[in-house]
Amino acid sequence: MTLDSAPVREPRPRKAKSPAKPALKKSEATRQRILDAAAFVFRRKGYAHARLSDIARKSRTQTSSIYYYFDSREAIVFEVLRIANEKTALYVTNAMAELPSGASARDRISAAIHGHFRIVLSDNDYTSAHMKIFDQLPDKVQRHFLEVLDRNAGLWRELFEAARSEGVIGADVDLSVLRLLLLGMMNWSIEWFKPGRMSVDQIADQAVRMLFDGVGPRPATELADRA
Amino acid sequence: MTLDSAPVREPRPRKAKSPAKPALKKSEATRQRILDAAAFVFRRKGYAHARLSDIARKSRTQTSSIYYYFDSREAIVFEVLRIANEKTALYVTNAMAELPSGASARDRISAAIHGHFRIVLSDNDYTSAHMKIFDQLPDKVQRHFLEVLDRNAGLWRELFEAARSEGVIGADVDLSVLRLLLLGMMNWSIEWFKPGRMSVDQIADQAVRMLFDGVGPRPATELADRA
DNA sequence: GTCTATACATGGATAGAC
DNA sequence: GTCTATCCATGTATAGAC
Repeated sequence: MTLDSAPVREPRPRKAKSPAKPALKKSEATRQRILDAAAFVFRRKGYAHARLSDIARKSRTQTSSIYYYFDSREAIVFEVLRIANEKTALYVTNAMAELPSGASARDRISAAIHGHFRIVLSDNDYTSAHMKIFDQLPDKVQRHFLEVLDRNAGLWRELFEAARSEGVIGADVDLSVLRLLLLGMMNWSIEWFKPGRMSVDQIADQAVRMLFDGVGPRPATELADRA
Repeated sequence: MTLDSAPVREPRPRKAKSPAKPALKKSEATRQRILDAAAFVFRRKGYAHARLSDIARKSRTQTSSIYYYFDSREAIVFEVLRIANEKTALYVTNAMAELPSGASARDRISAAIHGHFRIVLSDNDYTSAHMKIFDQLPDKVQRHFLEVLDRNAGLWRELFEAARSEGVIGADVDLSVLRLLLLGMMNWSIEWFKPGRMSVDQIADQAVRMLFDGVGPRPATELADRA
């Protein structure tokens, strides 16, 4: 969901590759190189410190040539974020699509968590840049993508409501707070994750374990008997 | 701990208020106003977008006057972060100091979590600015404060190791990942928290509940029976 | 300690030849 | 579509009077 939505800006209708032409429309490739370079630079330097000249160098063009493809620096970052959101939604829904049809709420949430961790820690410049630069962006851009983000959050809301219906979540647990704590836990992971010791799926497993064995309706008292 | 450490820079020895002078050393107050203004501005605009002129206006001085008190823009942000770290450590240790001497690991971790949430969501400009601007800072500054942060993390490590000794944490749980997931959950909360519906302590309670009832050593199977 | 004036560097954006 | 040249705004930092 919210995934099949076509690119918000720049429709750029393309007729697949009708007559003879090889692959990428002539300089569609250049545009793509600029976007990739932008994601790369934004991720590493943040938005404010990213220079058009950095992006130009990385994409092997001139600063002024960028203006042939984009109206402004802001237009570039806008497109980078749009792609990032598209990718994130794709990973989560893909992970869930692999489930059997009658899967439990717990299994579905678990799959969504795995999918989310996978994209956040995937070393993808677009999604990494999104995390890093979001709050450096002009208000206008932020507002636009906060709406997109909120639409995507709908998926999580539904998952947790379903879980509550199935009796997997205690009545005293606030679903909004739970959702936000969980997303924070996942999103922050990019700040500390280093590939190597633990795999992304192992980390996701641990988060799932902590989440579910914590929100169960049974009393926690049996844990309190120590020493 | 790591809290009694005196300010790293600018010793500025002061003889309390020996002779007659009223309170704040004459223009020590101005310096303080500049710092408060800086924290205010950094929090709202980020580091890169914060202008010295913004700080000057907010502190009712001139841009050039700031240079009488600080060597550079970087020196200002350095001091703001130093204070932020001091405050954070203070809140956490204060929360733990209220515990009875023989408190369990669970109780101590719970207290630390409450303390951490309280400072993160306290609407304090210094700590909020810290979260917001950290990864926009020059590498040199980041490296310095990453060391400070790591020293503070030692407290959390000890807490979790003690919890494991007391048998409150399952053997299959990785303590480092657990600590980082937890800190992420807490630190990210500033992104979504809005005062009103839930209190800070209620949110902390929910985090504690999720954490502990999830890391217990007993099997989670009893949760899996749904529908 | 504070103010006015200004040097100096940077970087986004545009013009226009090719 | 790409390149050179350049305009122009912004912002850090300094000089020096008061």
